[in-house]
Amino acid sequence: MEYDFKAIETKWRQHWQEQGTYAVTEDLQKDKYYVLDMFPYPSGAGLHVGHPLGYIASDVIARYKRQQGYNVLHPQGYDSFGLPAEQYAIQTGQHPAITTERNIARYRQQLDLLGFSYDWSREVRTSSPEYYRWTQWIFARLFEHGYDNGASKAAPIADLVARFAAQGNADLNWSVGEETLMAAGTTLWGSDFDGQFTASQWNDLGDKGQGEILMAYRLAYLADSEVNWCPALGTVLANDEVIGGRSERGGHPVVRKKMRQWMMRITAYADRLISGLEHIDWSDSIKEVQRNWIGKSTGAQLKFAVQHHAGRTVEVFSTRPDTLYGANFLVLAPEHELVADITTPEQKDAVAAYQAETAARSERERMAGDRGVTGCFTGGHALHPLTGAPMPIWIADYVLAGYGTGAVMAVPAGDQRDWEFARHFGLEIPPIFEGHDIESGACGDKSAILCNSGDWSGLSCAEVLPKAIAESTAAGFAEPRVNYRLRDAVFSRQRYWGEPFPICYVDGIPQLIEDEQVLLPEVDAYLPTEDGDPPLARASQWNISRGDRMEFNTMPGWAGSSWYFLRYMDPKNDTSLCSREKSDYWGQVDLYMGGAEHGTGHLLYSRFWTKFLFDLGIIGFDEPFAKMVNQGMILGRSSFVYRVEGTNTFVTFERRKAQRTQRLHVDISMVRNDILDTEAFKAWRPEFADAQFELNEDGEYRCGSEVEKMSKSKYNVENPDDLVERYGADTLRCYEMFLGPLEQAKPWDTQGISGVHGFLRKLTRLYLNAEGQSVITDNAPSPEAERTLHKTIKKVTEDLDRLSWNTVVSALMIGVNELTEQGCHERAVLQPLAAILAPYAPHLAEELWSTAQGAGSVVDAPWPKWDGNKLVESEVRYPVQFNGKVRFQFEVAADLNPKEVEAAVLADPRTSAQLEGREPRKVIVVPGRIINIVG
RNA sequence: GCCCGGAUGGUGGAAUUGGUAGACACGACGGACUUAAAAUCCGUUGGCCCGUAGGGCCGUGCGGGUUCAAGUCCCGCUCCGGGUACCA
Repeated sequence: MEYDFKAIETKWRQHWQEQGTYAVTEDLQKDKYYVLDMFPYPSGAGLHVGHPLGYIASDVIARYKRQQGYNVLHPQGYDSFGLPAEQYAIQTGQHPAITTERNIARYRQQLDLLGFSYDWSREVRTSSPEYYRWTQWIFARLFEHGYDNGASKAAPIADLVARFAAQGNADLNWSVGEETLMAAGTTLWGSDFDGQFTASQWNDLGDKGQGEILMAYRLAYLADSEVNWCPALGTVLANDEVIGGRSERGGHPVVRKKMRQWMMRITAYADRLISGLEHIDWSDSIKEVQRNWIGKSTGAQLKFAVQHHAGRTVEVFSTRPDTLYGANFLVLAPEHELVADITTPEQKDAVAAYQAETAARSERERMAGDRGVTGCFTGGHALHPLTGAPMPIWIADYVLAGYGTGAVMAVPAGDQRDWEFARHFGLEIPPIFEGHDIESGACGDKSAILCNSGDWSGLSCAEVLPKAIAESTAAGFAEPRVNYRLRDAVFSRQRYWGEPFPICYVDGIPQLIEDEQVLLPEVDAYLPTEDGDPPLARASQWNISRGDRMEFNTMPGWAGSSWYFLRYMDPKNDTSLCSREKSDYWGQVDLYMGGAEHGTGHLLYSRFWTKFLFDLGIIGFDEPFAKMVNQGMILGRSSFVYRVEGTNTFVTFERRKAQRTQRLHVDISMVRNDILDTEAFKAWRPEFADAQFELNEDGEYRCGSEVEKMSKSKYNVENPDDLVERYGADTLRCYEMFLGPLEQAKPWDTQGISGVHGFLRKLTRLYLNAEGQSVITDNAPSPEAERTLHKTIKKVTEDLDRLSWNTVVSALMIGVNELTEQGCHERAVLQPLAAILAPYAPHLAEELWSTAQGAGSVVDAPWPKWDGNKLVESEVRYPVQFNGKVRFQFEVAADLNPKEVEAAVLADPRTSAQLEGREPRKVIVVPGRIINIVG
């Protein structure tokens, strides 16, 4: 056998492992290149063919860069804290660490089969204490820092303490949790607290009071907030873990609930998270997702005095204060705190009924929204700040409590929702746009000219907007405001299998524990206590137990994954998370490969933590991933059988419509070229043991098929292990790349793999005969073979540089086809050929490299350079077009200039035959490409 | 609704700055080898038309446009996939 892939792959895998081929160290003499895969959560199901797609693509680049002389960091690890292992633990009592360990072993086994160039000595696991020690450390720094908006960076809480002692919080420009501050302030100093406190007020507080005030400034803080509570999972979830009112994992219902939780003040970084997108090379769609998620909008916060309630105001946020003259009512969120105070006795019952109705409608229903217009008048009025006109105050559920101030000024002429609301309740719609028909709907056009708007009449909205903000601010009822949709992230999970917080409570105030690591304690069950405390409350034996009690929550899944790319640089360091020296050398990830589904979670949080660590000077860059590529999903091809209803008879695809049939998924392992192995099907499940079949004319049972998501339940999962067994890892690697553009979703079709396998075999025959002996010669290669080689090197190099993985395989196939035809067996061609094959088929390339007596390992074989001179041909063949249609091919010496080519082609008899006596009006010669004769 | 992708043979796809559309594979069909099958090898393979060589017409979701030349650029649609939403 000339291509014994099993022997070859086993041999070289072992060789690489013994030689430590893939271990890398910092080498200041060389330029670095950092290629990273999003590390996997090791699930119990193992890998299917979709998972390695990105790993193969990044491995190709890692190997290519290494051959180009870069010092390549290409690590892998495991995001090993997470819910599935814990759910399994709840069901079976098996410790999640054991399940996780087993799953990791299985992953590793599967990954090893594929010949990746990972430096496994740098492996990290987020669940190992040596790793999460540093996750805890970062949390502690976030707890000890706040955000100084003036300096646009994180700053120590200790600085704040000194400042408060000296001058209170006057003129402080730090990010602050206003609700937390107001709640603490009013408790400590009474209900007239306005957000400002003096040095003496501060100094009179005890530790407890000061601790409560400081919570409003910390980047990691405790707060009572509305959170997404998922009863089925028994935990809170971050916004990005909730999709359409249900949990991302498991699809369980999620409700809003007020709870005291650890939070992350990611909102402090909102602006930098947006502006940072400009400097990173990510897909536009992911950047857009992040921009939308952060949702920056610029405008003004306006105060409306409430009629008959002296001193009380409603604050609204508006991006369009230029339309202020068109505002004729206010709408508050039903939960707005002012509602109770302003509702008149006559409206009390109606308002209470509406609030109850809104609360009863779950979050999900509100989102799914058959969005009928609903609302209720409170009976109260605000006063228009410019005209003094009374404006009725309504409540309605289209105003969200969580966004802005939870209140809007309604401008029915300028906002479609306000317009619909006004229409529905018969409210007036004051016209403020010249020439706009108010019956047709609202006008959102910023170039519209205002009318009925005092001094602003006659000007365009765009012109008035800055004026409106400035004048309203000067008049004292407004101030410029930038608002974000982004909310602070909940950082607590009421679960067991996560990082324990390095926190204990003394007198209800959280204290950091840093002199010794807090380890995840053992518990007797992975369930909440009878009192509803999280599982950690069951722990009787903590390695450290201090204060009144320990923190019972654990950190969310994204904690460990927010900084793991740094740990790979210095995985064993036990004095810091990563030495500055090493992070300065390896720097940003140059190529990050992973799914696009993490756009609002992992990819945002890791950017946030990176910026924080940058602020602290721990690292020297503030974006983690300089370039990212998102691989598309691989879809499965499902097969179906058709059972006649109420029987155990199965009809072949062609005859399925003759009777009433039921379509059932059938395991694709029993189907080949759509033909079912009926015996295997009978043996599949007991209920099919006595199945009858109605076959087609060829006496076969043909299955139906459909392309859909690859999943166990659809029996369409293709397992990489089986394919490696049948064709070898090199074939699988090439084939996954050959399927099509990496970013696109594409169906998996195993039938095509034989073509790629055949290519590798054909390639092998250039080097070895049927007996496995070398047929390589030291003769000088033919000019044709050299041209083929250099053409292929050029194409492969250029395609890899533009990350066009799929076309590289085609280019190699073309090269091998040509060399086979040419009967090429020369070392001078076959050595470089093995070198450019190496990123795709490393095992075979290593074997052939050694056959061709290449020096050392092909892994370090210098990347060949193409020689332009070898590509030059003496003749050029031009397609000749007449009026845009190709009529014949024209061979001409390559060194002619366009004028000479034109003269030559016009002299050709075929030209006069085409022209039939007409004079050519114009002749276009594109050198080396095409000739077009118009006439 | 909004945002982002996409649509090319029976299938996956190629065509990088506008320059021979369908490379490279799969599948299908025909042939060689074989008692037979598998494997392997060779040939044909976008559609239509005349045909002996060879040649003609049509063709990249649809309708327009720009250009000597359009899968590629512009305008207007259709369909499919993904994301997202009372965000003021």
